[in-house]
Amino acid sequence: MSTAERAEGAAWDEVTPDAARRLLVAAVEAFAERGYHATTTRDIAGRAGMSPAALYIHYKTKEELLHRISAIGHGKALRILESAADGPGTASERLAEAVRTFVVWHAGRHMTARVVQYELDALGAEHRAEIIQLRRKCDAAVRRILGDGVQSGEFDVPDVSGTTLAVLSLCIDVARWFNVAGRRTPDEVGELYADLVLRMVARNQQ
Amino acid sequence: MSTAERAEGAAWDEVTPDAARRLLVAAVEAFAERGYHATTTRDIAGRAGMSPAALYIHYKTKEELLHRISAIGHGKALRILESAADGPGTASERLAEAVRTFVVWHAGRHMTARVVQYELDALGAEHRAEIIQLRRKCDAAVRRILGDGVQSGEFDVPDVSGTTLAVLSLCIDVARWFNVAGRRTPDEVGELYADLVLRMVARNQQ
DNA sequence: CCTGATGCTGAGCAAGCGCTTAGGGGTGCC
DNA sequence: GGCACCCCTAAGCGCTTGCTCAGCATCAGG
Repeated sequence: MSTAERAEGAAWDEVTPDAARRLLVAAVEAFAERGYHATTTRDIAGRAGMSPAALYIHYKTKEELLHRISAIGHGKALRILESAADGPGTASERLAEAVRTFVVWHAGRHMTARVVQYELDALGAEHRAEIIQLRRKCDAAVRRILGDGVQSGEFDVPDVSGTTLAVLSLCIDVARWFNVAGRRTPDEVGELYADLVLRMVARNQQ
Repeated sequence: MSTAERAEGAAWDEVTPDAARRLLVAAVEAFAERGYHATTTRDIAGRAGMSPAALYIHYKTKEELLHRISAIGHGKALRILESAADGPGTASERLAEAVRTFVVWHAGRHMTARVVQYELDALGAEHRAEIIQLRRKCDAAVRRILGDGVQSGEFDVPDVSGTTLAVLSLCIDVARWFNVAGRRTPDEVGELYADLVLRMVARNQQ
């Protein structure tokens, strides 16, 4: 079991039974490395130490595997953003917390995040529609913080919805470039990004 | 011919002969919509109005098509960033120009940009290494502007390389979310992003 | 010892993949 | 007209894909 597998696999203990979880963890790894369409069901089963047929005992199709990963992953991402948005503190504090924890998740669980954020198009129509609902809620959480900050006078944001888009986009893209072998830890990237985002919305003092 | 095809196809007139260009434009469209691995050579040829075999008269493999797209696209992106970085004006003006034009390209040519930025892993090892060299030069161009601004005292950037990464990441991710049917034009997104980036690096006046 | 449920495998099917090859048909030059 | 040249197609090859299915091992309850 690789380091990445150990670090990211621990998060899936809500998936039972054990064989189903092992398959799901293997799928996350494979989808993240090669992409959904370039991954074969034989590859997933092989990584989980099973025969190709074993996959179909626990999941109806390869697409159902992706959907399960995407739904659980988006659920976690949404919980991170909402608990920051609806938590205590000033708008600045809540925005910094939201960006920090969201970025730490995208960097620390960058395999999961890569699948969650970049393989949406591979989902079937109904599953995709369901996931897009979750995305809208993520957007709403960030927008709420920005709106609060504008109202309280902490922030100067001429275009709230555009800036919401930019903040989320900035955080999400961490999953694409983050490299475990790189110089930065997830916490360091989180700190850097929280600072950059606060600067983006801060009232201009000059 | 779709609107997108007309808008983006016009940029490939350096590719000759005509049949090779039509195939390449069709490939850009297909790769952008479905991804490299989910696109079949039959689909590309079909979009170009040719039989599946016609593709192999102009390109050795499907991967060579991707490489041609990626190389030309990265070349354009690099030229955009370098002409802003090495152009006239203060660091602030050059940074704003770089972000504005880079973002306008990613939004206006978002199909091309999506392939260029998100299908790197589908390239063969040598081709990928060649493209990564171009990426490093993009990174260097932005870093140069930030470095100049810090030296001249225009900018306050504690982590130049981290901020370089963030600025490029922000711009690149436009290709993922930009929607032609959306409310914003490429120019509007470019203006918004140039403003946000200037705020990120501006000296703190409080 | 039998029975039924559960979890898995070996073998393989139909379909679709990237790519090849033999040959046809138009165009320009002599 | 004759010929070479360039594009392109129809057909299909060898292989891999997602997925299926009959059957085997294990174990609990009687």
